[in-house]
Amino acid sequence: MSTRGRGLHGHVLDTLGPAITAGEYPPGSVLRTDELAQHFEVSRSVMREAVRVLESMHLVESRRRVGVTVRPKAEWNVYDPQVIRWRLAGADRPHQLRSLTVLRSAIEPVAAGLAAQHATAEQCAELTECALGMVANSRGHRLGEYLVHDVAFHRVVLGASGNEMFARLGDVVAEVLTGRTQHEVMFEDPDPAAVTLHVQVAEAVRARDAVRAEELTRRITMGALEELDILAP
Amino acid sequence: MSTRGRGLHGHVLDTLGPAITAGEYPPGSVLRTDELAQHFEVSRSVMREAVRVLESMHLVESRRRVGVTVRPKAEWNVYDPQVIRWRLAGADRPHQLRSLTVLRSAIEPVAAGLAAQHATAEQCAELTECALGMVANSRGHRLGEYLVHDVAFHRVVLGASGNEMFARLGDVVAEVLTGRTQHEVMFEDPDPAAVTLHVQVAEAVRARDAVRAEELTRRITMGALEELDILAP
DNA sequence: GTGACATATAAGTCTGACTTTTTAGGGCTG
DNA sequence: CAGCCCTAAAAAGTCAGACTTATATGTCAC
Repeated sequence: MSTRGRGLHGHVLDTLGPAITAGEYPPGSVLRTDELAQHFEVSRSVMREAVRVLESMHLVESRRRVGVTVRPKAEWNVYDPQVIRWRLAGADRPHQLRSLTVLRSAIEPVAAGLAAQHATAEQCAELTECALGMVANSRGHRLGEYLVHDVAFHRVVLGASGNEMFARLGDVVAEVLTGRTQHEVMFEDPDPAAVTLHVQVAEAVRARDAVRAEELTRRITMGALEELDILAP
Repeated sequence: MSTRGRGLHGHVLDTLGPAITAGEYPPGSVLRTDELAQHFEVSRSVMREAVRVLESMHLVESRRRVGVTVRPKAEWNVYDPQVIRWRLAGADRPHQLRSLTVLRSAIEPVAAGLAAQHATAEQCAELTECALGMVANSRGHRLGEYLVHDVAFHRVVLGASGNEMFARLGDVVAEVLTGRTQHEVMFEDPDPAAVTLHVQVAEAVRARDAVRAEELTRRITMGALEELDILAP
């Protein structure tokens, strides 16, 4: 999934990207295209394409007579899904997870409010279906199935908001939720209160109750934040 | 500013990027690298680098024996600052402006609340300075100077939130605010109520009153939304 | 110390030849 | 006619080498 066989330059990126985002090359470090090409055993053309991509992510800057310098973290395109994935796979994963969860807590309630106003009948049905799927898998250590419906639920809400900026955060939320289940301690069944809240959000959206949908979703994201505080205080 | 002389491939991007985001090549359109290279009068290497960048933005997909196909709008990396700039410069500028303003209305209040908790003394001072600058230039058609302080104000708030995802939206907010002043009808002096709200936010942050800072900022962004509704209902 | 100038360096560009993957179509067989 | 395989073509992908350009830095004269 992460490594789509998109050629040699993709392979180079899969190694260089994580290395840079992990801080292996501190900001200001200077790399040389030729050396990198040799190290990865690819031609300069391929290496240049990889550098161009890193440059478009604002991870590095390429200047004549100097080389490829690593930019400070504050300038990175941290919304690039690829960058998010690299960072979530790296050392500052906890920090990144917190940033993204705070982002969720700002976005999702507003998105749910908008969804209550703009969701189509089909989207309402999908939402209910997802919520029911969560209920059905909330007991008996069926975490995998539960996760699928949880991710789908939030994706539908973000999509139904009618705002493309919100909709594009579906992947980010998916990464966060998946990460929580796979990497963090998640032995027990999900919090029953959270499951109930999802069902109620689905109801509120169907009932066109924007205020209620927003408030309920706020409780969901607040819960996610508290969960983080417990795991990594 | 937009055209940083970053070589030939940059020039190609400055033409091709806006063309694609403007929908000039509808989703599914197939381009051929060689033809593009001829058209832009650059070598294939340069053209390939440009295509790689567009690919990393999820604007296009390159496949063997097929060509470079334009991806559907829903898959674009709409948070990429470059993509945002291209779209703001294009035909669906109003739609884009609305999406971003809704995004602001979700993010900035939360960011202001966090800023009240985490802002350093220096950031509090900057905030006050910006607010005063806005007051000083709120009358007498000094829109340019007003804008500078307005942009700086929101940038400081987002930065002081301590959340890197929020902080990186500073550029986006700057684009929106700048665009509002430069392109939309903005003959009159800014709304005095808005100016007052900014001053009060600065006070609330300095007083560590998170709830108040959030509520006041919510009013600011609500005002921005209403302003949009008036201009483009 | 300051300025102009020369030099070395690394990115940038171009070209042509070659490889690999994948689609489309033709021809074979049932 | 349907189905299948197999060939051939098309376009991206890769590589190597030569050349250009910008620029940081050191040198020298003043």
